[in-house]
Amino acid sequence: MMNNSFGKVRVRFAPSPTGGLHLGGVRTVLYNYLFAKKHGGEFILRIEDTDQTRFVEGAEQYIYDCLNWCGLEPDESTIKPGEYGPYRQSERKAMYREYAEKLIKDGHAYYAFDTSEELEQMRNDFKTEENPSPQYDARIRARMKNSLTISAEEVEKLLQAGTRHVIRIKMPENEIITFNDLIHHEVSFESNVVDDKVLLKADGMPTYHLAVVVDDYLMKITHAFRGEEWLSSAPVHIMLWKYLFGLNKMPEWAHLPLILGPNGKLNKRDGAKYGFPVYAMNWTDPRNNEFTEGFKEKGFLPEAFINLLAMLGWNSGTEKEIFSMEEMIENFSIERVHKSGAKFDYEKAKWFNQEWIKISTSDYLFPLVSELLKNKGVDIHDDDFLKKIIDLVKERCVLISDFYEQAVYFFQSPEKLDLDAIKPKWNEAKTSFFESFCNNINEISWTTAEIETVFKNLATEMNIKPGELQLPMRIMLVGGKFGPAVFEIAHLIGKEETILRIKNALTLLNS
RNA sequence: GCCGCGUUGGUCAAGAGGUUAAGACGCCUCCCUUUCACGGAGGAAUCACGGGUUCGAGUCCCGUACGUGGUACCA
Repeated sequence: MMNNSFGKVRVRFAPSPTGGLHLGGVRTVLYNYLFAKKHGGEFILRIEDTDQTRFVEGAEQYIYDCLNWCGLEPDESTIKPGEYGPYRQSERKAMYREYAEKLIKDGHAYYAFDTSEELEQMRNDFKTEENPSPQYDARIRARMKNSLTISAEEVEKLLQAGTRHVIRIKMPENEIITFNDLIHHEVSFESNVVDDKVLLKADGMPTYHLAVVVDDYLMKITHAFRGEEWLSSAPVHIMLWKYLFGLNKMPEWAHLPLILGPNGKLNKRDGAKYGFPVYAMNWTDPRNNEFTEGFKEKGFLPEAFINLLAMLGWNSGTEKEIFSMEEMIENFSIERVHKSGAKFDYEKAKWFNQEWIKISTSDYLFPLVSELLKNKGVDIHDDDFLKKIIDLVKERCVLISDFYEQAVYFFQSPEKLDLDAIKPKWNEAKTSFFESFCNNINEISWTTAEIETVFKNLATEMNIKPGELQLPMRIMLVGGKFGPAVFEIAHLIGKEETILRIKNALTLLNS
């Protein structure tokens, strides 16, 4: 599949700037990117903004932000033009008409003057029980108003008059259209069931069908990867390639399996419903202020996000699951991408994140945790101290946001103490133990080992099992039943603070 | 409805005719730890169903069922 007749590998991701970038979109980018990098090729970002009615302010910038966060930077794009620009389809408008006209000249396309009302009428008139959605196909086109049914003079007249019209492809009859897909292998369609898709819209903009083919050709794309939702329209693209540039110039296709939600197709509603993010980053639709949560803000590391996406539909064939970008590039192969859709499992996604937090250094995690704590009003006076804390608690964090709960008590007294956990077994002896303990630790040198020794000696002396005292001590210092070793915590928060927290807890317990 | 694509445990999946059908997540049991987490040991699938082909099929073929995508002057 290293099709070197194409020369340098060039792939593209071509999103429409209409809203958030979801899991499936990012994974499409990822596979494109991995493939390009693996083969020393280039990854191009092309903005498919041919539908002006769906333009959304900020959506294009948002895509760049997401790709940037994910570490999937395009080699060529609207903000980093190469020699195949422009990279925004609306700016290439003039090019498409030329190709559409060429198709007409060669008899592979035609002008259609039907109004949307007429089309609706047609769909209604020809609707039957067996065929609820009639297509503009060989049978129907003969009964519609187009350059195939009206005279050349009349067509010319209509065009001169500036009559609104579209250009449609003329699909061949009784042909089997077959092509090879890198993932699905041979796929074929009967040309009769494919309708005469609009190629050039009345506003002069191309539809996706014309635009992909023309741009992939002009941008020298060698491998075209896209979601499986495009598979059904592939025959249109194949025909356009055949008519316009020749099948031998056509890129290799790969239709990526879909990522599914808990019940069927994954959509942004699933996220809200099941409590997991669907977009790469937070997105608020400027049209209606609808908010959709992103993986970044949820507390995912980009490494983990990319990693989990890679494994959703691809497998190296080994037992390895944690891959860095470099490792993915090295191991990726499009043949090992699965055919079937994969259901997204948030539990597994979180596991990937936890694994990545575990293997990340405190230096790497520091800015993220630092920002988190600062936003929550925690005063970080000492960076090295925070880094030490990060190393101590990171294996307890699944999301970056967990660092707040896991680390905050190192900086301030816990707001709430889970006294219910110790109250039932609380007694006078324990109170006096902790009172004595506060006195005893006053004079010692403040090391973890020393604190523990004093604690245990006193317990033995007072004939209480140290184990029965450790949980109370933990609750006093941390607030709850979690966190690293208690004596380590005491050591880190300091003698004064330790005594203060114990005494506070004591008054609460005895009131 | 029609067309396309798909179908190995709850989920992600390995498996390219002959294996006791890997592994991971989640779940459960136990060990470690008198916290939580980490770590460690263990438990739970006959491969959607039905026919073939074959000495032998999860692996090949055909049906059926189910899922999913398309069926727009949206991408």
